[in-house]
Amino acid sequence: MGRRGAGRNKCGGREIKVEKYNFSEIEKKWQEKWEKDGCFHAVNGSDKPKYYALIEFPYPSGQGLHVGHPRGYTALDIIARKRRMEGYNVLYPIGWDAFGLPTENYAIKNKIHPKIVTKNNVEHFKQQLQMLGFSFDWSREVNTTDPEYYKWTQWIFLKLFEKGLAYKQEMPINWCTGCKVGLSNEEVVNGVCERCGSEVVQKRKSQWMLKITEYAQRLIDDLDDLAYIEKVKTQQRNWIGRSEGAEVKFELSSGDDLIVYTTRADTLFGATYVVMSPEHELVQKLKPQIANWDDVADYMAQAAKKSEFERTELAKDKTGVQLEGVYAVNPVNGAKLPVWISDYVLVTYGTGAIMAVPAHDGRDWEFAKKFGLPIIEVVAGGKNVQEEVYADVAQGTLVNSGFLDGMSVKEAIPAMIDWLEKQGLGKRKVNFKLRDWVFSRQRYWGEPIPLVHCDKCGWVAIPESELPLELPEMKEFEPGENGESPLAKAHDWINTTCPHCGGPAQRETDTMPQWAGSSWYFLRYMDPHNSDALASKEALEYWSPVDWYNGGMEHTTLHLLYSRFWHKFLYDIGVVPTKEPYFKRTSHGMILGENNEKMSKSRGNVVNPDEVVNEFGADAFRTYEMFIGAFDQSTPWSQQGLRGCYKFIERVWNLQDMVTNEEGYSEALEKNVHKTIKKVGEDYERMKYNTAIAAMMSLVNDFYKAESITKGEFMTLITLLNPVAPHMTEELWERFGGEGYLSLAPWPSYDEEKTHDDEIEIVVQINGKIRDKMMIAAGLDKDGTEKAAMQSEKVKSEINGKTVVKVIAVPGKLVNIVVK
RNA sequence: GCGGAUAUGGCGGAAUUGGCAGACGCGCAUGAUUCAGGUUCAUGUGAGGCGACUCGUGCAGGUUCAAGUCCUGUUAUCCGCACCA
Repeated sequence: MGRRGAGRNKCGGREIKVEKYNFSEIEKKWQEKWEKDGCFHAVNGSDKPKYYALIEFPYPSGQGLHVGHPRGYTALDIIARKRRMEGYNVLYPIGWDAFGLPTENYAIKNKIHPKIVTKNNVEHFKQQLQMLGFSFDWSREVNTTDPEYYKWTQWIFLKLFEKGLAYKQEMPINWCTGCKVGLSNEEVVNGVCERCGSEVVQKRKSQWMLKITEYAQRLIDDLDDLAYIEKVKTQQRNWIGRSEGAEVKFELSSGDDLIVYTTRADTLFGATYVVMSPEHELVQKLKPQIANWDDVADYMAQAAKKSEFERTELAKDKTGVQLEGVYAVNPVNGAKLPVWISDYVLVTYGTGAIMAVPAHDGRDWEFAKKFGLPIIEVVAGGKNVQEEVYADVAQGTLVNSGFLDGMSVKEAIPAMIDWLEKQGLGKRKVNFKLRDWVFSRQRYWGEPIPLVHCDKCGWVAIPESELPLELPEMKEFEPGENGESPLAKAHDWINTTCPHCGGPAQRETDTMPQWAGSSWYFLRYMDPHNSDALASKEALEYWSPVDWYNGGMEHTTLHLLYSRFWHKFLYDIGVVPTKEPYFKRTSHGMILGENNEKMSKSRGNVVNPDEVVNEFGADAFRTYEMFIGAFDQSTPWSQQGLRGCYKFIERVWNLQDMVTNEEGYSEALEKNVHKTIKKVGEDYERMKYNTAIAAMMSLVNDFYKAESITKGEFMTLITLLNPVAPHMTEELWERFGGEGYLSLAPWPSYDEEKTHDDEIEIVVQINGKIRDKMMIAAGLDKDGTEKAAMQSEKVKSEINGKTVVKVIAVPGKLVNIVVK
């Protein structure tokens, strides 16, 4: 507390009788009362309609809460609180997504077990969240690192394995040549190891994969029925990236078939070379025919050093090598085309090989220009293709293309594919950008994968009765040598017997990625203490789906897609009752530092929530978080802006002196109150929190202009404000004799009639310029509005001597008179 | 390079469907209250002009009686990325 306003006893001319607003005392009082009475506990099996509001559970980092966290939490707290006031049985839960790399690295560095680190971080986070007064149901808290929780994460994995959706495949990992360990993408900075600075190369390792691609089409189709914000749907669709095209067979001089994928089959006559990715299996096979093998091998080695991320980042300048002594035959005209390898072609997409049509593809064009390859125009309509690529598919006519000549691109694509199919030279093919999910991590702090490897039986699931398979106790958490998991060193744990044949077997030492636990946590909240199932059938039936899920834009592709995939799988095997986990999904913008840059320790612009709450209180903090700007946009923090919100909270507190005993609304303020109820309610629903608060500020300003306000007016104001500033409003409710908890009191209603004014101001324009404003009766029709405008003296003098060409009257808005 | 967004006073931002640009807050100015002020209250505050007025939503065009909003082009910034053929 302290010096802010200490000693003040006057408020302008008006003396303030009420004592100074003591937020620290009042906030603590209500937080304790709410928890003691279980005000925010959701009830399973209630007759009330349910409402499930969800926020992305935090990763309890050592840095503690960031001012960005409470933005989304407050937003959905407002919705959860409003729903309770509207009579819903609300579930608004919280938990900890606690497995992960930072904890593990901290544990390695400080020789503390990650379990302890996690416990400390969770405690700190919990205390920080609790001081902000969120209406979480703390009795349902979950933690992904709790064996009772990850038992079910492992159980879901076993089901995926059982249904053939988990498989092993060789995949590249980042390999630090200095530390001799595998690294995550995050630990690779500019191609070198973040810790030791050594070169990082790609090393192949057998990894567990999940077949998310099998769900690609459904993950696109089922978006149609969901209330996600449009840009999230767009990003999901683009990430999955469905494309319709064709696979075309090119015969090589070696006799091998090279299959390429193209979405522009119409341009086949314009292909002037073909390109394989450096990893394409045919490259090795062609070795005997390749005259310049040394150059080729060299290029392949260079490409192997780069991660895919780097390849794309450094892709401005195209590189490649021709396979000398090899050529490909264009199936449509027999032309002999040179064969190249280049890392702009990815082995992971399509067939790992393309036909290059430089005239009509920007990347091919650049490559052709650099290496002096021919450019043949087959779609007319652009400029000279030697000077500029022409890739417009909406216009253009096929030329130099035999039977396609004269067709549009739209006609030519299916015509060419039909022809290829008839000749047996190609076929229609749908491709997705989406790739299968690499599910293995060579790390300690994750869920153990509950499989064993038996020389006789192969990979075998452990029996469900042995779940959870707990992490072995270890003292060293460093990654193992040769890119192995730290668990490879836990020899006692690894060696076991095969559940199938009883022979000797070894446990899988890789663990699951952090995404695993967060792919289903919202289900556990429905029935968090169930030891027989991830949640009971009844609980799943009652609470599914999540009604409103809010989180960061950075999770709109990976986490959101992974959890939708798992949910669809669980639906398929009859575990959950809905096809989709979340009905509505929204995203909030980032909160930046005062200097408009991302908040970070190194930039020194971090705002500590504890300090904010100590100085201004949770209510002012919450109010500012919502008032700071448009919810879905990133916006800089401002200490001054925060002070403005603190002032608003205090102004509401000081209104106490002005409140009379009268119930109901006074004639002077009635319309204003009704309008505000409508505006605030609607704005909360649309996540326009900043304008909702602005409307309440305006109402408070009007209250101050009045001599006094009725108790009815005051109680309505604090009810509207309660979801944003729950502590102070709850205190005021009690002081003025409100019944029970304000947090559970009914949401105010308004009379639509009373939100309309009797008289409104309209604007009179002449040739689009404002010339006059006037008050007219509300509800006046077009003719009446026009007549009223014509009465204006200003208008009369302005149009005097001119010809009125046209008059546009918009009832309730304006009249525009066009004169000549 | 691809995908997604954003651009409005000194600052954060507002403006259902095209219809008074700048609500609300900050900051600033003036005045009042106060022993005092990092307090509170009141009034004012886009720019230019004495003024009637004129100009003004990244930039350049266009559509319209009317454009921050719609269309075409363009620039800058931010986020994501797997050069997606």
